[in-house]
Amino acid sequence: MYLRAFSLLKTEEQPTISSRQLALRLHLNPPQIRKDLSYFGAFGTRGIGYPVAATAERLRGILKLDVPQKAALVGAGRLGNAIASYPGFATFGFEIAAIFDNADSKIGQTVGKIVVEDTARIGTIRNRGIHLAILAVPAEAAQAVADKLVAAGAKGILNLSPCYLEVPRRVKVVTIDIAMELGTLPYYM
Amino acid sequence: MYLRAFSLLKTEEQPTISSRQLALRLHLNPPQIRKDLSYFGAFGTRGIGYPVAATAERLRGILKLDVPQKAALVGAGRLGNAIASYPGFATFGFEIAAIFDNADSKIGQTVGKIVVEDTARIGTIRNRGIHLAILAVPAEAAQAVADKLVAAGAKGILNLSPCYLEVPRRVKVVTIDIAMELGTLPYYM
DNA sequence: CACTGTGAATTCCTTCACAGCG
DNA sequence: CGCTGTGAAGGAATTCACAGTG
Repeated sequence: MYLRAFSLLKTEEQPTISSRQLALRLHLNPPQIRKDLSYFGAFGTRGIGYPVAATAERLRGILKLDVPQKAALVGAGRLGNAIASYPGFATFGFEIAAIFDNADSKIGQTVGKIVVEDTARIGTIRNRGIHLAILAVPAEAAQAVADKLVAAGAKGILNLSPCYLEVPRRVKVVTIDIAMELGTLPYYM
Repeated sequence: MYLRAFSLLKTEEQPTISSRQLALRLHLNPPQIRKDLSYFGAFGTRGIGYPVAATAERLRGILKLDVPQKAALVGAGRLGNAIASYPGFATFGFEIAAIFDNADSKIGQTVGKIVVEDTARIGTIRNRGIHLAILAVPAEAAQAVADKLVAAGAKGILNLSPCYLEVPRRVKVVTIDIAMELGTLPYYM
């Protein structure tokens, strides 16, 4: 979240920002920001604030986003297509390096500039420097695909289906369920 | 999250579930589940566990999801199309009741069974019983659309663009940034 | 007997207040 | 003088341990 904020500030060409200014934008309070950043060392200059460009770079390094990260996208349906064309990944240094699908009608087609491959070829990601995967397949297929990805050496999976994936401890999974997030809203209304 | 879990268990026709069994599936620990559910009253039967169907219905009531909720989708691009066709909303009782876009090429076209309307018509949601909106527009346009939605009486907004929306306190916003979630993974790898 | 519901203990996170520095 | 960095205080969430119940 902080990396995204500092990246955006960089494009606005603001050289520094104080914890108070940043707190207003992120809807946090200033001590929270100072405490969070201080966990990873001293970022700011007393009397001035945080240098935008330098802080962005340091956060990138901490998050291991300073080297471009390749990700595989599994599922070339409507959601997969939307993700493949999403410009926001660049902010975090991600590149969709491969797209897989199991439908004959999709395999061989191009999405953006990438040729869709058969899911049977997921095993090839190990030798292609891909350790991250985005799962955009129906919930029923998610676990089977996750198993293939784990076997192929994936270390991180972003799961976009509403189900819990069973993976070895060494693999990190983040699940996003859009319907569930929407489901939190009526309670507050 | 609990509602999703209990809804899924219902389709598996399991009549009851204990906090221990549920903890294994959700990767939580049993006291956490008991404490969470107890905040809203007694759900379970001692010696047995939680009745699946009844608990799902009670959670639905608490979350105000027992009456069907209409949502407006703004943005009929690739992401909007993916969302319009996503089957997961039914679990939470949501129905996409209107779709808006500002591109002439999209207006009048149908997505699923819904005719895309001009964003200029967002004001009509007030009289159509729509209080929820899903924002699937580019980040640059998000704030302007949010303003229109708020003016039209929207009470909850699910924002899928990587930006902070300024809205009155009475409006609840949930933001999902897929790229940011992906950005958390390399740190753990 | 198995499991829930819940006060108490613990741990974690947030906020405060101010020393210290550019 | 303004703002960071940080120990200390305060508050919130989690976990424990067990009484209570079908």
